[in-house]
Amino acid sequence: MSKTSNDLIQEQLIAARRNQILDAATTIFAEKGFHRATIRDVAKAAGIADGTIYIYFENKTALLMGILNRLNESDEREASFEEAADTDINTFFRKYVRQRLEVFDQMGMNAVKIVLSEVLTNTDLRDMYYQHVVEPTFELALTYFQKWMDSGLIRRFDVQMTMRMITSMVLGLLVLRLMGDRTIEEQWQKLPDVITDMVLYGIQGEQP
Amino acid sequence: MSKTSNDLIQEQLIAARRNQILDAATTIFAEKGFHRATIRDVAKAAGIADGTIYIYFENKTALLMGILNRLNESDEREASFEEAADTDINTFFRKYVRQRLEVFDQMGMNAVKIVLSEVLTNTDLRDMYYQHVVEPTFELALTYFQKWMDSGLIRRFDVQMTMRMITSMVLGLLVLRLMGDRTIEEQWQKLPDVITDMVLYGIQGEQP
Amino acid sequence: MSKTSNDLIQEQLIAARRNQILDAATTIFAEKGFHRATIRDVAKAAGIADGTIYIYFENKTALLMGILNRLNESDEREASFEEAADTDINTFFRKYVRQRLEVFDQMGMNAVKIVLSEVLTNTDLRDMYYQHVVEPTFELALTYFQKWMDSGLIRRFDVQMTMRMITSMVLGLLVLRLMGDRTIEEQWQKLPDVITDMVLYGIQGEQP
Amino acid sequence: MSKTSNDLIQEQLIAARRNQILDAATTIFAEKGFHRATIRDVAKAAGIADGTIYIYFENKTALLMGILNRLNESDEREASFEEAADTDINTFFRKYVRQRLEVFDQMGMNAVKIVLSEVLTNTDLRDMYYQHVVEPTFELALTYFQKWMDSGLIRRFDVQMTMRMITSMVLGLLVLRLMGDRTIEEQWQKLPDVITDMVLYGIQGEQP
DNA sequence: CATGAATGAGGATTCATTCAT
DNA sequence: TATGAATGAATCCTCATTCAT
Repeated sequence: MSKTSNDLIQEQLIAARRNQILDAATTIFAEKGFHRATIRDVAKAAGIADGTIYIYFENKTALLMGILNRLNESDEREASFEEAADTDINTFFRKYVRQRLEVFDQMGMNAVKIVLSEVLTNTDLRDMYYQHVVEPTFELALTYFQKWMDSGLIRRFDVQMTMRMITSMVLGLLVLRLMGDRTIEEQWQKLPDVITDMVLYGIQGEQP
Repeated sequence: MSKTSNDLIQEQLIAARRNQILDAATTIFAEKGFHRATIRDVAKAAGIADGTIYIYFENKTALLMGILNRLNESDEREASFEEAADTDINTFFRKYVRQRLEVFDQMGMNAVKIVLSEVLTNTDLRDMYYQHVVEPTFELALTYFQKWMDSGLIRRFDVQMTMRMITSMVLGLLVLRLMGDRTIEEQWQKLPDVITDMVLYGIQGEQP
Repeated sequence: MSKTSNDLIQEQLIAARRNQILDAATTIFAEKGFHRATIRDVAKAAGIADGTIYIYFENKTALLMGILNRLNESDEREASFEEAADTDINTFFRKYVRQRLEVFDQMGMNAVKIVLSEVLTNTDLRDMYYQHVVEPTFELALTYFQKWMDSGLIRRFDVQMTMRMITSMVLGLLVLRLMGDRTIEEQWQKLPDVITDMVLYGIQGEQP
Repeated sequence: MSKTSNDLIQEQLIAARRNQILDAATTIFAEKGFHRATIRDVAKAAGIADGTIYIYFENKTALLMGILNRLNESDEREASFEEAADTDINTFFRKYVRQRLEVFDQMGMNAVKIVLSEVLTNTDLRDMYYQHVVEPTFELALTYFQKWMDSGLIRRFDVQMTMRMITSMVLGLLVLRLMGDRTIEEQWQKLPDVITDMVLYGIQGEQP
């Protein structure tokens, strides 16, 4: 067997083990909170020994970062609006919101819950998250909004704030769901529609 | 001095001391996060001894609950929309958002940050918060929306979800600001206007 | 009112307050054990404030000593065998045991329980107790035994050990009762008789 | 190496470590008393870290229970009177007392001191001790006494109380020794003889 | 690599004691 | 004297991290 092949297998094994640990950590952290959860809890959930975790992660915080990174990756993997951009705004929004929600659903709300909770009190994580996740999103969105506004498809307004309001709506709904709101959980599938409707026409505007 | 008078002074002293401690706790918890902050940190910030805290609060968690309760109280104090209800929707929204944001400003974002962060991972706190803060808000709002819809001032839609979307927008903007978004912080004063605009007409609708 | 009279009243007030506190301490210490009981527990039981205790006793240990001293005093008050010495041995023993048990009954088993428990692990208290209570008892008893042995009323044996065995029997029965032995508690009144019987004739000897 | 063999070694290691800790605890608790002794004291005496104790014992109280249990075990190991029962009463008593004292000697008076002291103020421990140690002893003794009484070897009396008096004598001598009585300590070896003598014939009866 | 026993720093909490009122 | 709020040293216990096997 060639060295390269061996290395590849090694890498895959390591990646697999890392994922196994992160899966366990995600479950446990979401359940008990990052601080209340112990390494032993995570190890037990992963079916390995305490010490083994430290072979794959430098320390407890590195687990958190690992969870955040996986979140970023799946985020990026989905964030391809290129094809959608050509269609009409209505379709675009529906698609955008659906994609965004799917990321959450896939990763499980759990990862989001953990990161969100820590992001609020951990300065390092906050900056990292904001720069890697929030800002890129805004930058991407900015180009679309500008184009639509220039071509008169939407009326003129403060783009920066509008973008943030729309993002916030999705984010807020997520938080509300994580806080245990049953209604939102049950209507989760309808969000792309109702959000698009709201964003495009408001509560007074006419429905086409 | 009468017993009653003595008791009153006593009560005020106790309340003052409790507030002094909660102020310190709010600052420290917001800075370091609830779990990373120590009782000693809080005591030092309050300028008292560690043990003194335990005269006024049963344990560290009780400090958290104390912060949450003060948030509730100031929330309730402001939550009088009665006068506003008679005016037009546009004015109502502007007023509603302004009041809601003022609460946050007064209490300091700090209290919100702490509670929000813990609410996501602490089941007890979550239930308490949802029942005491979120649900009452929705119930109140429900009556207004129903009235407006019935009188044709706004178009027909899923009230429960719409309410949640609007609340979520405010909540999400708050989270985004707590995550360090400079734009939102700078435009904070304009929120009542831009939110109202968005909620009423959407991004496509006509501005009156 | 004369100074002397005033002083006397003062003294009595102080003594009364000290006793009030010692009564409470005895109850509480017996209930929870010296170490598990807090000064606050004692103060509450005495119906006074924490700080007041420190006006009458230097510290928590002084309460223990106070209890021990009251035990000694009531012990000494009762320890007058003079009249009994002239009667026959049988009557003497019955009387001796009865007196000894009465002390315990009056003081309440509680004081004994507390002192005994602490005496086993507190060196200072141990020495104090042994010198003030145990040794004097043995010295007194020694004279009687010697007299009886010389006059042939009892057979010759190791006086020191015999005295200790008899004392130990009473002490042991007390401990067993404090440990919750129901039989001993119920038969407590009969102890003077059965002990005397046992000590004089053993289990094989003839009863007169 | 087979699993079974591994497990066995593991068990022995754990048992050894537990004993090491209990030995240290016994020494320290006897010296300072259970409450005055700190976990750090015990750890230092055992030559291990504080935290290690908590791997083998749930908490400080569990150490106490561990000491009590070892006492019970060595008690049970010695408590085989079967062979002795066939011989004459005189021999039986000598043997019985000797065995009982040997247990104390082996375990070290220390364990007894600790347990006795706590037994007086700790309700849980008291009940546990009484049921596991005291009652079984009485029940066993009861059968012998009944047999002897029925066969006329000893005179008739209240068996329950007599048993308790004899037990109490041993217990009391133990307490007296723990309280620092030099005489009893020096004559400890003679106890089987003098106690038997006393129990069988009393102080007036004839010696055979 | 995997393990899990051992470590010991760190932190919440208690409570004897003091002292201003 | 009496009070009880305030103090802060003391202590139990937890748990992230290390390392010998």
